[in-house]
Amino acid sequence: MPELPEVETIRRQLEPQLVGRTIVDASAFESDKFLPALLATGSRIDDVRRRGKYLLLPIRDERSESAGGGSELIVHLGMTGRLWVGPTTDAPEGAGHLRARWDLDDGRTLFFDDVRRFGRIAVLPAGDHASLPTLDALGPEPFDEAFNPEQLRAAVNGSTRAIKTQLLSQRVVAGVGNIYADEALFRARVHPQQPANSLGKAAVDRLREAIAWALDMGIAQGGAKIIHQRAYPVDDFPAVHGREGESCVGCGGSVKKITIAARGTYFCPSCQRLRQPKPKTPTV
DNA sequence: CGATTTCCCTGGCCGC
DNA sequence: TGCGGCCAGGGAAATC
Repeated sequence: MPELPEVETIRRQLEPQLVGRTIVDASAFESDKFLPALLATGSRIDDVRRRGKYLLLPIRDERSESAGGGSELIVHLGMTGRLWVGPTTDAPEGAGHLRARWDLDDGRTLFFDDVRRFGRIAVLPAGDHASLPTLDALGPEPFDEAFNPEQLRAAVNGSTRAIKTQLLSQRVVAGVGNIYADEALFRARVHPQQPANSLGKAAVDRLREAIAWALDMGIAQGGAKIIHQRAYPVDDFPAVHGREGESCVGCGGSVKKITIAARGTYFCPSCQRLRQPKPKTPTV
């Protein structure tokens, strides 16, 4: 379940290995989700960027060079996607579900393995994300100035949905997945089912800070998955996610699990109370 | 048109 | 030990 911190970690690993390389050959699993990988053949990788959970690799070939605009190789890891550069064209043994491979001009190969096939690959004209609606409507990066209290309040204001559902939509802020949504809401002491438009100013401010904090910590640790594999607990993180029945690190109460938007949702009912919205326009 | 539900996938886990 | 059944979950499509 790569979320923003995991994707950023992967981006940092790939960048020095891919920038400047030309893709000399490619192959892909027979599926519309992965076949676009072939379209990158013959192109040079100019950069390795990230937006939310999407990896964006600007690429260019002779044709696009003369035409002026480049393309982007876009990779989403879905639930189980893994992306790495191998020293040769031989895939290591652990790669049991290869969905795409790009052979590079230095003899190495970029592999994409994805057990559940929730991942996706696209090659599109640079900036043309119309065919990827979530990317097209992606909210600001959590560490960008554009992700500020005013923006979050405005984004949250227009919806009656549960705040967690809003966070997972990627439109309010980019890159928050199930784990970090739970952790940010816990830190901000906001109930995951609180209607988005009923959050007070203070709660919105806490939530904004908590989202940035959680994702930043995730990056610092190299991704929640890696944290999960380490001796537990590490800095009480994750504090609630995956800890049903354990005692809350804040109050000692019991962590509960519910389902929101078909996602397992962990929270502390006493630290994160559902609050009645203040009526904004008093009805006489 | 916004919100909700369904679907895509397969390894892992549970119970018998 | 083997096996059926069910769950997880990001994002897009279908449906409400």
